[in-house]
Amino acid sequence: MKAKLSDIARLAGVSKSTASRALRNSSLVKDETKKLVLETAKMLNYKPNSLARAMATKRTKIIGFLMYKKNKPYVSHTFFGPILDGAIEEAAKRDYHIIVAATNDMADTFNKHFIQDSIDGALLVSLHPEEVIKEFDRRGIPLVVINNSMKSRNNAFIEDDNYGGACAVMEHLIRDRGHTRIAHITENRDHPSYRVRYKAFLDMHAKYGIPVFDGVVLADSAASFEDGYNAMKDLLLRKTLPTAVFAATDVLAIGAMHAIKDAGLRIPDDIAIAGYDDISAAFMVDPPLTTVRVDREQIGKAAIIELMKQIEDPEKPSRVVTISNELVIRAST
Amino acid sequence: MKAKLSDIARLAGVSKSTASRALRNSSLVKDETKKLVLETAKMLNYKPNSLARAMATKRTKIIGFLMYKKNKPYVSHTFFGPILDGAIEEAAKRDYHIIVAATNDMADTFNKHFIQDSIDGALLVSLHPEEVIKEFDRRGIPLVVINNSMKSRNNAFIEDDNYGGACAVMEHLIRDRGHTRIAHITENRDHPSYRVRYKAFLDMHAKYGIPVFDGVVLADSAASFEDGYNAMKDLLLRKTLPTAVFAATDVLAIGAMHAIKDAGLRIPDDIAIAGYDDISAAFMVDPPLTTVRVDREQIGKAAIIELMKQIEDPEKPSRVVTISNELVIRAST
DNA sequence: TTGTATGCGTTATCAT
DNA sequence: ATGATAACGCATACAA
Repeated sequence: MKAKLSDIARLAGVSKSTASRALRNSSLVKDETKKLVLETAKMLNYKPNSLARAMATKRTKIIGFLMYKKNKPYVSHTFFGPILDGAIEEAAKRDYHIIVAATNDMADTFNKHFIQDSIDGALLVSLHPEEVIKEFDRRGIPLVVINNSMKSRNNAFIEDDNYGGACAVMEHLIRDRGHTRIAHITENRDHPSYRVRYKAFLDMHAKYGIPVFDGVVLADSAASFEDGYNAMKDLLLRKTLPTAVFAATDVLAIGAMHAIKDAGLRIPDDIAIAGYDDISAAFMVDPPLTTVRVDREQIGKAAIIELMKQIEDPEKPSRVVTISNELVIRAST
Repeated sequence: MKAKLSDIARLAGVSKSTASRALRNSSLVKDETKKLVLETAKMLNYKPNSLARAMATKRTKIIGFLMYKKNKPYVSHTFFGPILDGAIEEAAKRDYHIIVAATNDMADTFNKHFIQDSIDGALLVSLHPEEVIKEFDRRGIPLVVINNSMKSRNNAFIEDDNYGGACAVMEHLIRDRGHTRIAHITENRDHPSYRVRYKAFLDMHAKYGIPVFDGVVLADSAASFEDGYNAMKDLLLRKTLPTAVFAATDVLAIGAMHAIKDAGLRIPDDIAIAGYDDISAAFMVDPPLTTVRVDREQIGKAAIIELMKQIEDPEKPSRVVTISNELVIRAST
């Protein structure tokens, strides 16, 4: 039988309240009594029941990791997995647990029974609609929103420096490598991250006084390997070919690499190519891909740190944390 | 203010007990009363408090996804992520939630407060030591163990068909492609999965009457890209070269591919190569890699299904579920 | 410094 | 078919 507080109290000859206080090291308890209670607890291998404690304190020490997504991949998504890893690690340090859930429906999000009333806070990844964020706000649930441009009052926002990363790629292509005809393969530009990368693409042309090459290709919103392949095939039909390609994601870039090779062209001699994300495949392809490393684990850690601040002081104003990126130059450029 | 059961009861003019029963559609409640209660509940947007319910029923509807790992990657591991995805999806169908945790310490595993007493069951992935499994058993916590050869009384075990998958690779190399000098690059063979793949490697030689080529190379237990690269470099120093390589994982295989190319040899003309796992990079490398596709999501789903059976009937005997694999032939062989 | 009594929001037991 | 009350295991306001 599992020992409970009343067992400890009885054996130690004190009241439940005293036992409870002693176990949480309250200064109200005499050292001697404290010691006695602690020893008794250890003897019985006592562990407080977390449900009961949560009931009494209104704190579960659970946080929700919520992905707004209809289909898989959920955590095996190249972006979300490492974020969750960082969050798990950082949360564990504070004795917090993480519940993972995926929904793509607002009502559903809040009907999930444990999210309903049993999380101390939430991490929102992927593009949750604004109403969801508002609803968390309304319910007073501490919230950290990751890579989403929407702001609201009492949340923290974590984002990586998309603009800076994309600028670094462009400056590398233009300044270090001297390219002047640069194509851009991107996903649906409605997504804030891709929109920002695209803006950097344009801005760097302006900064260096280079006319924008007529080679911006939109892949399907899936942004799959095939999308990258097909986009590049299109580009290769142009009268004037680009000398470099900046793809908005590594997957698109790698698809494009295959198209370039299939056309009998060499990378980077004929066409250089750079991606974005530094997925694990990036250094496994041939040639290894120049890309922007986004420290996703750091995003997850920062998110937990900010969430903890919110939980401790819900009145604190909203904060934006930007995680810096790193240009990783490999043989593809 | 959130409505609670007593609010519903008061407004509907019934007792808490009746309200509680009506909400759970008990046959003890008159239809008329039931309707009244339900309407009141809907009006107040009532949602039962899951903590209180869990307290009373001794069921949290939470299951633990436990990884026995000291360091990251946790869920971003190519193997664990998709398993978790499958588990999330399957659990959601049943209104179950998943808490993810990583530990590499037995005491720690059971001290995590929410695992302690607030999960209805657990999924164990990666190599948890036998004592951990025993301890779950002792505590009577329903358990499903994934890809671990250890058996115990009342658990289910899910594993993919490592032996069958590895045999398929070998038969492809031997029978379809006529190779007779096949090297094997593997990880630490103490790991059950790798041991089984190695056994298949040997068995298929026996089956086809081929002497085993002197080219079994053990990578470091990290089984990284570099390990694969270095293992292949070693192989390339031999007097007699293999005509094919079976690597125990795709990552090792891809590392080896780079070594082969660096040596100026062609794949598959000079040396063919096959991997195992079908990681996302497998079809992105050049040439695309022949490998064994392990349906990891299916493993996660099957694990939840088996766990639910255990939760519903803890007396049910242990079961072993084997998920079949698929040989994916690409241009590397 | 310690103890008593009450609350947290349900479900379960036992009456009626 | 319904209601009163206990129980779940802990924390805390109040009393002593």
